[in-house]
Amino acid sequence: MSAPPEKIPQPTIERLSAYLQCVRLMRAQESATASSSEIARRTGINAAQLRKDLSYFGEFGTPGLGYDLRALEAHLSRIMGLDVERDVLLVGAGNLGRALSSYTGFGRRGFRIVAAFDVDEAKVGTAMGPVRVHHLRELAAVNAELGAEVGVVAVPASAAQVAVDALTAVGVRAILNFAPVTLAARPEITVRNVDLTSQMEILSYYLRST
Amino acid sequence: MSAPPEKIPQPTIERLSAYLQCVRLMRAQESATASSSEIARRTGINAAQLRKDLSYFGEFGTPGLGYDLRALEAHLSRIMGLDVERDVLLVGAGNLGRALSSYTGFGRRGFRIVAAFDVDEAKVGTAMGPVRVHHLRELAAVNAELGAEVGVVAVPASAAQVAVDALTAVGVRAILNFAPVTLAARPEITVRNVDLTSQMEILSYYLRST
DNA sequence: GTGTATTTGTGAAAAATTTCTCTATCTCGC
DNA sequence: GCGAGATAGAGAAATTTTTCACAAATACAC
Repeated sequence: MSAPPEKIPQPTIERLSAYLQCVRLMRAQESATASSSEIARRTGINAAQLRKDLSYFGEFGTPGLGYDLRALEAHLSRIMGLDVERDVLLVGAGNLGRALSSYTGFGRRGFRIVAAFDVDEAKVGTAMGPVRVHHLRELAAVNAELGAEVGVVAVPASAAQVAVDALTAVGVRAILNFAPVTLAARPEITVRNVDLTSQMEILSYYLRST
Repeated sequence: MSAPPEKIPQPTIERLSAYLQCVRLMRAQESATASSSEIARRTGINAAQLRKDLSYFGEFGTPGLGYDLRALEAHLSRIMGLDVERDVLLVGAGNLGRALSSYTGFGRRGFRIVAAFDVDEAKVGTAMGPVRVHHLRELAAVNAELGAEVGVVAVPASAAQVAVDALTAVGVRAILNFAPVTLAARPEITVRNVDLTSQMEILSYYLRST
């Protein structure tokens, strides 16, 4: 019943988040149920795809009616592991780190930035959003108490691998990397890259044939 | 010769940017040539994949030797349309918008933020990074002169569709969207979503079975 | 020059993912 | 309750993407 996930396609996981976002929005707009085709229309994802994606985890819909949005949100949240709060360590107190530490979107979804780190002594001790900046060398000591398992890397490319190594050494298992480099990490560590320059370059490709 | 691209797989385009990043790095490290397997090792992408990806656009390697990194960088840059400077319009002067306007990574790759916009009168007229913040209603007037074709949306979800509509109305053809919503746009407009919360949720999925 | 070791480019095979299609199921109005 | 209409779930087909494997081409040592 609680869907023991076998082998779930990677693209499916990435879409689940989009479904969840859509479901939250529709709920906020006072809808109680929605059909797969309605969610498909709103997310731009094929309806059969949505049904197949969900079917990996169980049966959540009702023929003739569609999906109960409240229940679907709960299911998706549980599937994604969003039913627990996650503490997050932020490495990098530059412009991007500052923006991320003030970003309320994370907190609203159960991700709480609990500490920030940098190697720049001038930044150590300053406040950044709701947290104080520690020196990176204090990472182990700080996380010994916190036990956070999620890290965000918002440092220059040249410092990113050091940051990743430091995070993984203190027990972090999942990392969101904003540095424009391919990082090395043990296979059991999940790293997701959010490379803004790369995204721009991809956009550029679609503009090229001007 | 200049590789008339037929039908290029979407995943290929996204990898090209990774190859380019790797090539730039190796060049900075004084390498002159590299084999597909060396680039593969560094990017974590399969060597056959790399060769196949490149083969869509031409023949850039030398059997027995590998790829000349200088030439490959030039080819990849041209393929991605990075051989021209692009002006970028930024909508949203909040924390994220501020961080993006100060981000030097874009400029280094030929993306120049030329104007910023917001609907908050308190922000209009202030400086943000190298540009001044205009009211969103001035978008048409400002871009009539600039003619920018790339937009960045860094506004709350509730304002994102308005921002996109405004941008597309003034001729923008490619948009980098940071708002956590699925946006509607004509099919000839390229929209790439960089949804930080979604990325966190995907990370969360891989942490769930704790 | 010649021979051996590399490495590319690519057709074919394999794997993964998406889409189609249809059946069983459920809703809802009457 | 009954029947018409709607929709989920899922096997099968289609499509897309990745990987394999090898011939052809080149480099480089001697």
